[in-house]
Order: sequence, then structure tokens, then C-alpha cells
Amino acid sequence: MAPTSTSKISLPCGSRRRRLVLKPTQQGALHALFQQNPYPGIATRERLARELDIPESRIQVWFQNQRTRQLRQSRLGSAKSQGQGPTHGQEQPPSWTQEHFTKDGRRKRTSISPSQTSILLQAFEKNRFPSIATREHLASLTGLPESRIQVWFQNRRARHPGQSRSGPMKDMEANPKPSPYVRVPVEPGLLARVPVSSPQLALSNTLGSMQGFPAGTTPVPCMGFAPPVFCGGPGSQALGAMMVPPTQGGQGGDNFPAAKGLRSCYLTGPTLVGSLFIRHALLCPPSQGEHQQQHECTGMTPLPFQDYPQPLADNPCQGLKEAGHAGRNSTTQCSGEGSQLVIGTGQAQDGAFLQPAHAEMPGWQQQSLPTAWLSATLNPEHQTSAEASSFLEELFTATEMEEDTHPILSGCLPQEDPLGPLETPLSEEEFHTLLAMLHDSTWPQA
DNA sequence: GCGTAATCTAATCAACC
DNA sequence: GGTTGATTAGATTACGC
Repeated sequence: MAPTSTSKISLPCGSRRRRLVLKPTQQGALHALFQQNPYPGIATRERLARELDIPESRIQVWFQNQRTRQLRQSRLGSAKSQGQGPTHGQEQPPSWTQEHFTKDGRRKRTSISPSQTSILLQAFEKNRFPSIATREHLASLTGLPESRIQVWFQNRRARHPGQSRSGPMKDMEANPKPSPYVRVPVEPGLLARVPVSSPQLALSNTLGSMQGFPAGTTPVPCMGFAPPVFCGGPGSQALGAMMVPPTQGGQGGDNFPAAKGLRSCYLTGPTLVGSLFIRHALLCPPSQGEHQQQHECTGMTPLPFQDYPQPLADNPCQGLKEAGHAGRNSTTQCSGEGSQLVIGTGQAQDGAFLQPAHAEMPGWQQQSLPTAWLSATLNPEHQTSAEASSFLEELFTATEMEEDTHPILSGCLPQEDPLGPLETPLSEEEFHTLLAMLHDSTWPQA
């Protein structure tokens, strides 16, 4: 196969999965099985995954690489024997080929729902070559395994050519009015299961049963917060957010265990969910905090909650801009001196939230949460989702989107903060004012 | 620098409608 | 039969030692 031009372009830092280093015992087991069957089916791969404690997708890749190595080696030997006389008989063409092995089954075809497809399409429009961090983010958003996300992007690229890795925005140059947004349908049933009429109780209960927080993070009693935003459908992830007052959340104080457990908040690009305009935040566990390199935290780099769209600037939720004061380097505290945003995800199930679980999702993983606010609710100028969408399209031109998301998606940020210094955090008084206004707001019932 | 995990394309198989 | 998820070979990149 001819090499592609895209493969010559070096990837941004953090775009690849962290390289797996196999232990000798794992290597031995894989080699042993390879001798028996170089084409293991999904059942065998999953069994190996369990026994060797290696993700199934990594086992699949290992077998692919191993087959390539063996074939290359045998061809090399074959060429030698033809050109330089017989060898010692060690490098014969492989006796195995695919047809000699009865495949023990393909992976069951994954059914990707329209809402999941919408999320993937949205990501695809922004970046056809998502990094591992982005793929895992998408995995957490959709509930699909990361490996399926990767395959989806491969198939999508193959069937919808037109862009090179060098520029997802190239198409936008040709088509000056692309829509970077995809409307994600919100399942009406979900909100009904969450007592949104009492947001404090809802979120308190939610947090109490939420398993999506990193280990070491303790659900906390709610001290007051902005009404949560939930979205998603049955089987998909539900999202929630809460505000913690400065006295409780500032610096992850000792009197606030949940805050203590959080170390990192990350923002990714804006997303429309129904009429909600949201930003996502990603969490890193405490162990991924001060002393670790940023790429170890899934390659994402913290950003302050500072780049909310302008419609929010004149409403009470502006305070959220200060809610997250993320560090610039590997020190990544969720909050600075001011209020703190505590976020988590889970699956809605009978009023409780369960962490989505699939084999390839690391224990803590990123948790995606809207830090988000309803421009339609808070800003009477944008009452409908259509208006909000159109308005946001104006706000976020393709160029801005690219500038906004590229440093995050690539895991690289410039040394200088292009956003300038953080604004002053909310005072306690401002925080309570904000809460009062938010509690008076009408929140959507999906 | 080497070995190899990870990623890519292109082609193809196959499940599902 | 069309769409699309899964798998493959082969080429390439880039990371860990």
C-alpha cells in the first residue's frame, strides 16, 4: 500500500495512547496463543484480556503487529533463500494463513444510536483525527468503547474523504458557512426521573449515588449550587454540575471532601444539547494532580473557565467564569480562590446515576460535564433552541472554534495564556446573589 | 538506535435495514 | 442492495528502553 501524505505529518504531542509495555509473562502468553491461532476471535481476545489484564483492543493490535512481523520475517527469509542460497530452514513462509484458522467469531456489531452518531459527527466535523484524549472523551460522552470510536473514525474517514490531517478547517475555507454544531436529541424521559423541581435535592441525591467521581472523592452534601443541567437518553450518560460556595470549595478545603478529591478541570469545545449550550469539563483524579505531567492526564491541558460565550457575560452565570481556576501546567486545581465547580457523570437509572462501565474505560477516566448554562433561559433574547443555535453559530466562527479547541485537543497550550489573567473570583456575597437568581430561574424540562 | 506499540489507509467481509 | 461496523494487510510513526 502506498504511504499516504498524511502519515508524514507528525502528530501533536499527546495525540497517541500511552504506549503499553507488556510484561514478560504477558508477552509469553500472547506468543503461546499466537502459535496456536494468529487470528483469535473476539471471545479469545476478551478471555486473554481478562487473564492478562490488557485491554482487548490492545490484544487485537498486538496480534495485528505480530502477524505483520512474522510475515515480514518469513518473506525476508524467503528472499534470502532465493537470492543467497538456502538458509538453515528457519525462515520458511508462514505455514499459517487466515483460511487455516476457523475464526471464533467477530465482535458483535456495535449498534450506534442516532444520538451517539450525532456526537461523533460533531467531533468528526471538528477533527477527523482525534487524539486519544478526544477519543476517550467521546467514549465517555457516548458510552461507547474507545476502540469503537477509533474504528468509527477510521470508517468515516475512508467513506467521507475530503480533508487531510493537516487541516480539518480546510473544508471550511471551501465552505465558508459550515455548521460546527450538531443538535443532540435529548430524551424527555431522563429529566422526569430527576427531581429537577428541587435541584438541591436532585443533585444531592445524584451525587450521593454517583460513581463517576474519581476514587477518593466523596459525595458531599449540597451547600447550595446552581441548578444542574442534565442531558442524555436512556443508556446514555447523564450529566450534572453543581456549584460549591467559596467557603466550602475554595482550594479544595479540608472541610469539603469532594473538592479535595478534585484536581483538574478541563474544557473542551462547546456543544449544543437540545437548546443547551454547554461546555464540558474533564476531571482528573487526585493522583493525576500536581506532580504529574500533563500528558499523563490523558493529554489534556487545563484551561480556566474563562471562555464562555458572550451571552453569559451579562447574566448572573458570568460568575462561573471564575468558578474554575485551573492551573496552567501540571498543577491543576479545579478551583482557585473562588467558587468551585464540582461535576460528575453517570447513567441515569431510576433516579440514580451509574458510572458507564465498559472494559476499556480506565477507572477514573475523564468525566464530562456541562459547566453549563442555558442561554435561552438566562438570556431572553435566545428563547428557542433554533435561535440559540443560530446565535451560537454566529458567536463561534470556524476560526474561533479551531483556535478554541485546537490547543486542548492537541494537548498543547502556548506558554502565554492567550486569554489573559484570570478574573477575580466570586466573592461569597456574589455567590449567594448568583444562587438566589439561579434558583428563581425556570429550568428546562427537556 | 532498536524494537515494537500505535496509528493510519485501503480493501474487504458481514450484519442489519 | 445500501449502509456501516469489524477485520485485515501493509506502511508508517513515535515511544520506551
